[in-house]
Formats: sequence, C-alpha cells, structure tokens
Amino acid sequence: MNKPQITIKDIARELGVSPSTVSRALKDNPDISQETREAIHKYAREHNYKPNALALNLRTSRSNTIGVIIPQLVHHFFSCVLSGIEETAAKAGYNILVAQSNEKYEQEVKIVHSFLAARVCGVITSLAKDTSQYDHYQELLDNNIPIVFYDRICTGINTERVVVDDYAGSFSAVEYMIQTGCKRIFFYSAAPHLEISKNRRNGYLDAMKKYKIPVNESMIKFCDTREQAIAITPDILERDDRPDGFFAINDETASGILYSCKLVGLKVPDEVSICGFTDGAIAQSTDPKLTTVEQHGKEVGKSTIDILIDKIEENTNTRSVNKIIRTNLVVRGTTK
Amino acid sequence: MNKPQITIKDIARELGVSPSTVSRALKDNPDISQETREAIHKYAREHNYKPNALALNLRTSRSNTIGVIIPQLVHHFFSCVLSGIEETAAKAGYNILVAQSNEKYEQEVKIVHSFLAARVCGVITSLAKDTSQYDHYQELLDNNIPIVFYDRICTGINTERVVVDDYAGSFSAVEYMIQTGCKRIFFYSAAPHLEISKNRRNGYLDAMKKYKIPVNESMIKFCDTREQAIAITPDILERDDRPDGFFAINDETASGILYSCKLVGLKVPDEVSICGFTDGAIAQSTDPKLTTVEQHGKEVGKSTIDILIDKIEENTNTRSVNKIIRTNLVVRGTTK
DNA sequence: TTGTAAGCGTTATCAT
DNA sequence: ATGATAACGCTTACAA
Repeated sequence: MNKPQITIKDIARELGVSPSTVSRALKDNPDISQETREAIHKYAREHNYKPNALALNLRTSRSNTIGVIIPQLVHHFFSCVLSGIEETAAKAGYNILVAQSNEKYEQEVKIVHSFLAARVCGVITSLAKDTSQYDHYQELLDNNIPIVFYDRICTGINTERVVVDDYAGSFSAVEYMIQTGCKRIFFYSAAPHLEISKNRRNGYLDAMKKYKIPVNESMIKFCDTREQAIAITPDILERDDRPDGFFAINDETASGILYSCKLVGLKVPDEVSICGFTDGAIAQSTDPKLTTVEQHGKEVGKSTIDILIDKIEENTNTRSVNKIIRTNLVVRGTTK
Repeated sequence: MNKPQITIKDIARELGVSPSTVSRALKDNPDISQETREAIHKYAREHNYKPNALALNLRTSRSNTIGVIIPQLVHHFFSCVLSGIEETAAKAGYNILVAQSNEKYEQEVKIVHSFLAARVCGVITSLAKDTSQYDHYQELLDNNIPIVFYDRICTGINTERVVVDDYAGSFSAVEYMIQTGCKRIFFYSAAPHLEISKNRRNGYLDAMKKYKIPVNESMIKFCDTREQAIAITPDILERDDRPDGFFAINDETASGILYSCKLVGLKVPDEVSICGFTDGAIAQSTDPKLTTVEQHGKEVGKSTIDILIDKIEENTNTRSVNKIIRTNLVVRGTTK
C-alpha cells in the first residue's frame, strides 16, 4: 500500500553503481555506457522514480514556482486573468502559488513575504485598492525576483505592466452610443482615484468632446454596483433633462441601470441606451442582453505570464515594458 | 541594490559562532545564553535574515504547500470555493498551488503528478467531468498525501469529501415549485454520471413523488449550458403537455430557459416557473431575477481546507468524513 | 553553553 | 565509463 518515493541512492544501491552514475544515466549523459544507462532507466521506470523537486530546488535555489496576487478571487475579470496565467504557466512547467489580498495593503505585504520565503521565481500582481506604498515590491526586485503588474499597475517602481486599454474601450463605446443617436450620456464610475476610473472617464470625455456634446459634473456619478445603480437611477430618470444613454464602469452596474429603466417603463434601447464594461456572465443574462466592452482578461493573464517567463528565463535587463491589451465593444441589445 | 539573501552560515561567520548556535538562537532554544541569543537576533533582524524555505523543505520533505485542483477557474461556484480555501490556508500558514483541469481527465493526471513532484502536503480536488478513473489519486494516497474532494467527489477511493447538500437543495426547490402551483416540472441535468446530477435528480424525483406527481424520462433532459437550453427549450414549450416549471442544474441553464420562455411569449412566473442552482452573479441580473438554490461555495472551501489541515497535522487515521454543507432556496422572481 | 558532523536528494567537479 | 566528494541551507544528535 504505502510505497515511499524511491531516490537515486536507492537505485544506485540496488544496481551496484554510484549515485552519480544514476544521476547521469537518468539525464542521458553520453559518458554512461549504453548498457548501464538502459538498466538504470528500466529500474527507474519500474519503480516509478520521480526526481525530488525539493532537493532540486535547494540545489538551484529556484522553486519553479510563480507567485500570483489577486485582489479578489470571486470576480469575473480576475478569474479570467488567473485562468490565462494558469494555462500558460502549466504549459511552461511552472507551478503557481495563488493568494488574494482582499484589497488590503497589509495582506499584500504578508503575501509578498510568503512568496519571498517560498523563493518564487517571479511574481504577478495587481494592486489592492488600499495600496499606496511599494516597499514590499521593491524588496522582491532587490532579491532579483521579477514582477509583472496587471490591471491595477504600479507606476511607483520600475517593472513590467500589462493593462487593458480602458481609454480606447471607453472612447469607442461612447462614440458608438453617440453615433446611434444618444445625445445625453451619463457615466457611472468607480472610485475616482483608480487608474481605470481615470482612463475610462477620459475616454468618455474625449468621445463626448469629439462630437461636441456638453458634459457637466452632474452627468458623472460615483456608482459601481448594481444596488447603488438601482438606488440612484430612478431620480435621474425623473429629471426633465433625463439621459438617453448610460455608460457604466462594469456590467453589474449596467444591469442595475437596465433594471431601473425598465421599472419606470422606459424602453431599452429605444428610449435609453446602456453600455457596460467587462463582458462577464451577467452580460449574457440580462434582457435585453447587455452591450458591453469586452476586457479579454484571459489575454491579460497570458501576457503577464509570457512577459514574466521571458524575464525569468532570459534574465534580460531590458527596460520595462508596458503592454496594452485591446478591448472591443460587443454590441448586443441595450444599444441601438 | 542587489542584496542577496543572507544565510545562517553568514551570521555564524560574522559573529564568530557556529551555525548550529545560530540556528538554535533563532528559534529561542533556552540552551543558548541570553547574550548570544540577543546578538544573533539583532544581527538577523538588521540583515533581514529569512530562513530558506527550500532548505527546510528538503530537510523535512514537506513543502508547506497544498495543491488545489479546480475544474474551471472562470466559474462562480468554484471561485467561491477557491476563495474560501485561500483565506483559511493563508491563516494557517500554507501556500496553495492552484491548477485547473479544464474538465479533462488527462490534465487532471498531469496536475496530480506535478503536485507529487512538488511534494505538496495535501490535495484538494473536484473531479473533471471527464474523469472516471482514479489511479492518479490512489498514487497520492500511496505517498501518504491526504486528499479532500469537494463537490464532484470520488466514491471510488477512500478519502474525505465535502459536498453541498444537493439532494436537500433540489428537493426543497422542487417542493416549493409544487407548493406554488406547478404540476409538471422538467429537470435539466448535467452529465448523469456525476454525483451532483444523481443527487439533484433524486431530490427532484422524491419531491415529485411526495406530491404524487408522475415523472417520466422525457421530463429529464441532459442540458447544462445556456446555449443548450436555448436550443432545446422551444420544442419542449410547443408540446401540448408543456411544462409549467423548470428546475435547472445551474443558473446559466435557467437563464437560457427563461430566455426561451419569454421568447415564445410565456409569462414568467405566471405561466412557467423556473429555478436554478448556484446563486451567482447571473441570478441577480435576469429579468425577473432568478429563484435559485444558494450553494455557499466559500463554506465548502473553508470546510475542505479545515479537514485537510486536520489530516495533515494530526495525521489521524480516522476513517473518512463526508461533510455536507447546507444549501438554501433563494426565492426571487421566476417562481410564484 | 556551544561546537561538530551527518544528513535530507541531487548534481557538478574532480579523480581514477 | 564510473566513482568519490562536496555543496545547496538547515537541523539535530552527539560530543565537549
């Protein structure tokens, strides 16, 4: 029942050779005679020999492991990113250590230290909403551990970054709404200090500007959940100058807007257009289905890990890269 | 800039003591004199000494790491489970290695082997839809690595299991539909060989039986995605004996049913009731919102890791545990 | 109270 | 063509 893992020494003893011979034979070193090599391979196969990664790790001071920090695991976009990372990492033979910061700076610091202790070969991370200090990341760099940031990137230190093209995604969504007849589009944003809020806001503003549509502050709301949207939208719809379009920072919020519009009897998309951001499961399940900006989280993940592996294996000291993953507008039923 | 990690030997050399003294001092062994101990601690602190986990791992043949297999990362329920696992594991000082099987048996086998190579202390897993052989898991057990299965459990080998109370969830959902007037309820199931399919089917059957409602095989369909639901439901709705209720294996499928019903002009819930399973983001965003069975994924995760850590640390050879996490019905707009 | 030495499993270096 | 030895960083009998 309980067969403990067999080691090189075991093989050596059984076959009456030295451990070094076994080691060499196992990696097909041509120094070893055909005969010996085959015998060793055969024995290893039959006894299900597996090299002890722990020993290898110690020898090489490398763990073949990549640390991944996720602000929140239960989140469509982040799941996609993680999935992209996992797939590529697995193919390349790396294991991934996953930890979530829960948007807390303190937690993030702890995770980084645990990654340091585990001697990860590299780290992929997205900042917690909380984080505004970067010493812990600098510590990684000081230990020669490369970092790639995604989505919530860090401009405070010198590393690689992968972001979604929020600006362009936002611009083209708003432009599309304008082109299909919207004249008064509101923007529901997340916390204003976040990069994504700024970039999407700029895309919105620039699209409006391009078509010479006036915007004032009352048209931009801090609202990034379904509940909030349901709370604030009815009032907005009662105004004389009610909006004929809404651009929301995520699908959740857009679904809340949609709900509110239908509740007061407005026809979507005939009387009001709505556009979200993410293209998660929600977007397919509203009625009508949501027009939204697709974020390609999986590609973000794929890019981060590709860049990281490059860094790890080539150890190139090229200057840092900013990679931008394109977004694209998925037109469904909530816009004309 | 580049300060390499300092080792016990470094400290020993600098302080003119032996490595063993340093080792002992660092773990506050009372044998070491107050004075020496403090000096060593001080030096270690100042030079940011961190024990090399890789060396510890080799020494103890334990990696302090738990391997987690997830069928699909981009999936509400599984994200919740992973999140629960991560939180508890982090608190207990374990790192988690995450890998997704993508529902493929072959991938699952590869992952298990990579976990074996990484010398994980334990494994948490849910079977791929594909998997019907368990040798790879047996191999883990043979190496004394405990396993806890969650959700898609394996009854083929002797391990711990954590499941949601599919039977009761299913039973009470169907009972509720019956009590609110449904007389002819269809069940859309996942692959019949999966435990979850069997259990939910039994819940459905027993509820129907309790109220003496006849069921025949034509009322049970293998359909577990939105697309499939949209493909098969219209035909079903055209029958003379069309259903007045649908119980679906997940929210996605339920949202497809809802879509189809609305498309042919049936009123939900007046003419047709629909109930899903999961209570993810989708359930809140359909119109009307979905009645569904809440699964408590996070609790599932928490339980798996609790049980696993018990196994690892106590190494109790107690017989295996089946833990059942309660579900509860969330009544929203798609049922009366 | 402290030091010495062996060992975890592997491989690189230097013999033979 | 093969073997002996040392080393990766740490811990722990055992010795002093």
